[in-house]
Amino acid sequence: MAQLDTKNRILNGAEQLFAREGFRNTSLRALTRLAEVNLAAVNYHFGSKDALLQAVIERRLLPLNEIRAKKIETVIEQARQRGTAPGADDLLRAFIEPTLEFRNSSPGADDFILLIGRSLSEPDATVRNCFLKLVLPAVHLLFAGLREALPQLSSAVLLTRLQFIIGTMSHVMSMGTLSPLNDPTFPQPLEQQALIDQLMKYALAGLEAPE
Amino acid sequence: MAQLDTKNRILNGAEQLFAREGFRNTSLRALTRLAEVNLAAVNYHFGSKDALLQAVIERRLLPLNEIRAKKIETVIEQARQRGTAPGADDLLRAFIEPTLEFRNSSPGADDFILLIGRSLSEPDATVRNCFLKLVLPAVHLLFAGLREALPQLSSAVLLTRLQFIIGTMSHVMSMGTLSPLNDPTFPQPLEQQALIDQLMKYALAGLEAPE
DNA sequence: GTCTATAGATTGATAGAC
DNA sequence: GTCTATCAATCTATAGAC
Repeated sequence: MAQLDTKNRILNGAEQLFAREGFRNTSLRALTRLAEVNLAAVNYHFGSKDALLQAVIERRLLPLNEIRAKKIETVIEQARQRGTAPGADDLLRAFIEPTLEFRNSSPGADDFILLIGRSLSEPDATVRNCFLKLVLPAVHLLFAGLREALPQLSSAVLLTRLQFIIGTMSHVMSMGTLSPLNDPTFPQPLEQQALIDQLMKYALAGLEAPE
Repeated sequence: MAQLDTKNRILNGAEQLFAREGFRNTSLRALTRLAEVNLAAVNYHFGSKDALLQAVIERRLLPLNEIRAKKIETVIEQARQRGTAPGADDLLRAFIEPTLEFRNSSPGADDFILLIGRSLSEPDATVRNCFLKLVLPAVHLLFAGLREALPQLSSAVLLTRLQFIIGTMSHVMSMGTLSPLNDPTFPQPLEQQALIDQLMKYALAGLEAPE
């Protein structure tokens, strides 16, 4: 029991520091101090700092992928039963909404969203690949659904637009609801649900623009 | 003359390594080895690693900002002479096109675009602020122009959408023309000009979507 | 301006006592 | 499982010869 406590305290501390300070910029000393565990505990429980990163990402991303996959598959399945193509808006929402709402799902989830929002533009290949490997299947599924929803778009253009959407999402995730342009002359940023609504409108309009 | 050569060799090497490996993950040893200068030369010519980063960013970003500012101001000025509001598409193009075309403007510029594409989601505040400080005036100018172009949008929504666009741009810049989803089952990514055209269409549609 | 040599601090990982 | 102590490798920065 003390074992599980230690493991989880390390995972929680790592999630926070990896997200806020970066993976390479987080020392095991700073981490074990925050988690209030012994320095040697990280290597005892996880083997290495790299393996710890993988555990941090998997702990949250595997469940999130389950949720997204189930929602997307439901949209596709229901369309199939109606004998129509799935709606691009329903597909997009099935991918975007659970991701951004995940931020408020439990303590520390906001740090996790920050971490994966930063992962795609991470220079360190260890971090980037660890995240990409786990997220690709979900993107494949979404791409396949959108292919049916928007048959008028060429595959190359659809993929490009999906990339744009992923870029927008990454940015929103790595910025929180905060403005990166934190300047008093700018208006206040939107809060969570309004932000999701705006992102949906924005992404859908861009996705459905004539080619 | 040997002095200028050393300074520029350091700047070029730093640009490449900071972009590809990350700022904190680039050691002065690796940098001076690549640039074929002495280890002590960095501190002699720039004072510190942080100051070198600032020099790397300023060298390219100040000229790029000049170009963007001039283009945006021209769009606004011409609209004023016509007695109409500036077009959102012209304003967007004045900001997006020079930025992405900058990649092919000179050797090493592709690394610079990668570097600033990654800057916004950089966990290290030194890097992020160094970039933000220089890019904010250009964003302010664009925002002011769009405010006139799209008076039907509230300030908060317009700012949010502008953030989305910046997120999309960051993503495109940090991915190059390559697919982050580099998987043989995906179609080939678009090349440069087609990518810019698609980004323009996508961003404009999202920006002009009904609120 | 360029170099060698090194100070001084920090890192990930581990050996071995308990 | 947890701890202390420490290794070996890294880092930025600088002093001082040339």
